Amino acid sequence: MSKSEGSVAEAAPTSERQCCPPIAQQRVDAATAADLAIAFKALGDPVRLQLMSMIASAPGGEICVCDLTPAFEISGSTISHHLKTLREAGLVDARRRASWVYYRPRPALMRQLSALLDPGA
Amino acid sequence: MSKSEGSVAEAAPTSERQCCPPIAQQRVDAATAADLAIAFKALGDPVRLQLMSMIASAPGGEICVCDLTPAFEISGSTISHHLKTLREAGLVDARRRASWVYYRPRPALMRQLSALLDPGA
DNA sequence: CGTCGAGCTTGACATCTATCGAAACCGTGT
DNA sequence: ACACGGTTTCGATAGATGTCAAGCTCGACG
Repeated sequence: MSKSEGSVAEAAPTSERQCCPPIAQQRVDAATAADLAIAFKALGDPVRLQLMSMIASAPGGEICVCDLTPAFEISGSTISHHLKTLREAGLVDARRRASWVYYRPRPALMRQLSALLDPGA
Repeated sequence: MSKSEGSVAEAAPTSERQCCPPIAQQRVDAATAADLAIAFKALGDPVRLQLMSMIASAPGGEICVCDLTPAFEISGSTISHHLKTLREAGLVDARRRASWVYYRPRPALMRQLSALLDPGA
């Protein structure tokens, strides 16, 4: 299974599901829950949540792995593994430039999750 | 370690952390990430996400466990275990009335998570 | 006071996950 | 062509997690 280019986002879980109303307003069905739980699970690790915040708040909209790795005590391969999880969840996108790989956020899913948790009034 | 009453919310992870700016605007520090990752992890299971949505969208602001359990194929003890996870994450609150236990959402944390993921503009 | 039903807790088990080191991969520069 | 540094993948392992069955607790109601 070779993935040739770096800009492809490994595809969000199933199909791009429509943006759902907040859970405070309407129940999510099982399929949607299974879908979105993948994204929440990806954020459910301290390292990944920090990685996500570093990527999302990166000035210029992107950040190099070489700037992410030294911020943690864990090995580079583990960082890479966490980044893959975020990628597969559809939360970030990776792109190679020269020798370095840059990550950028995917605001669409972030917005969807944010809207989902909005308690409304 | 006995917890005697049902209305206490098992306490949010550490202390009630201040509402943080969106991750798109500022990095979260390790302690905050560890804290909030617990909540995201709690939502990172399809069953729990559905439970959360059923609780958050319950008319009257609360819902009986007896209305939650039959919506799934899994055993009651597993439902109870998932509800405990949501409780310990600070996402829901349980209260016993007569023979039944009712769950209600805790909007504060939901709002915090929602704001955290807001990509802003 | 004894029993019944609704939920919770405990113990056990199979699966998943976070982590590491080693090896492979892929541009760059010599 | 070769070696180098950054990143990912692979294989292995300890620990966490989802699930169930069985036992327990707490009110309600005879």
